[in-house]
Amino acid sequence: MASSFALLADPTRRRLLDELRMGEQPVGKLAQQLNMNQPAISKQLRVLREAGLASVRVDAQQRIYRLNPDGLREIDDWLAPYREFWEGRLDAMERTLELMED
Amino acid sequence: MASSFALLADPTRRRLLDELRMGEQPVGKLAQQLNMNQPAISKQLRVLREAGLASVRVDAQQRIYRLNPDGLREIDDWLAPYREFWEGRLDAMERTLELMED
DNA sequence: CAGTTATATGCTTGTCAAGGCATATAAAAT
DNA sequence: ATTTTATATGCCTTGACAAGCATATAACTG
Repeated sequence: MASSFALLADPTRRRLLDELRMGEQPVGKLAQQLNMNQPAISKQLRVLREAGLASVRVDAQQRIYRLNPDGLREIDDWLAPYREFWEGRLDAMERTLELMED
Repeated sequence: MASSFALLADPTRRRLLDELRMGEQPVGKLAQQLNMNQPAISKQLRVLREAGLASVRVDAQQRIYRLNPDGLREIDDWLAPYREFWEGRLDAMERTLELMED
C-alpha cells in the first residue's frame, strides 16, 4: 500500500481508526464494535499496522491495538492548499490583490 | 463512487486536482501535463465531475475543467479530530487535566 | 460538404483488494 | 496434557476499477 490515501479508501479501515481514536482496544472488541468477523478485522489491522497507522501491544492472548495518527499528516498536508479555498478565501484574495498593486 | 475518500485513492485523480488548483484547464492540456492519453484523462475527469469536485465549461470544441474543492471538506472534517493529535496536543491535554481537577 | 480538432464513450483486459471460511498459532485455564 | 480463548494466515471467490485501443460525437475550418 503505497500512500496513506489508499488506506482511507476503505470504510472499514476508517471505522477502525475512528474506533481506535477512542483508545486502544483488543481485536475482538473491535470486531464486535464494527459487527464484522474477526479475520476480516485482523487483516485490516495488519494493513494499518504495516502502514504505521497502528501499533500492537501484547497482553496475554490479546493483541491490543493503538492508534498512531502521524501517518495521517501526509493527507493533511496534501489537503492544506485546498483548505484555503473554504477557509479565509477572502483574506487570501485580498493579500494577492495587495501584492499585485505594488 | 460513494465517498470522496475513494476519489483520492487514485494518484491520477490527485494529480488532476493539483493541476486544477492552478486554474481551469482544457482536457488536452491536462492530458499533456500528466503525460497520459486523452481518454484516460476524460474518464477520470468524469469521475471528479460526478463527485462534484470539478465542473465543466464549454468553449468551442474545448471542455474547460475547473476545480470545485467543496467536496474535499468531507475529508477535512473527518480528519479534524485526528489533527488534534499532532497540533496542540499539549493544549488539549492541559484542558483535560484542568477538568479532572474540579 | 469534407476534413480536422477536441472530447467522450464502449469494450476489453489485467490487476488488486475485501471478506468468507477453514485452519494454524499461541497463550491461558482446567 | 487437553481444552479453551484470542488472534493470525491461507485459499478462494467476487467485484471494482484503471488504462489502452478503437470509435462515436460534436464543433470549427476551408
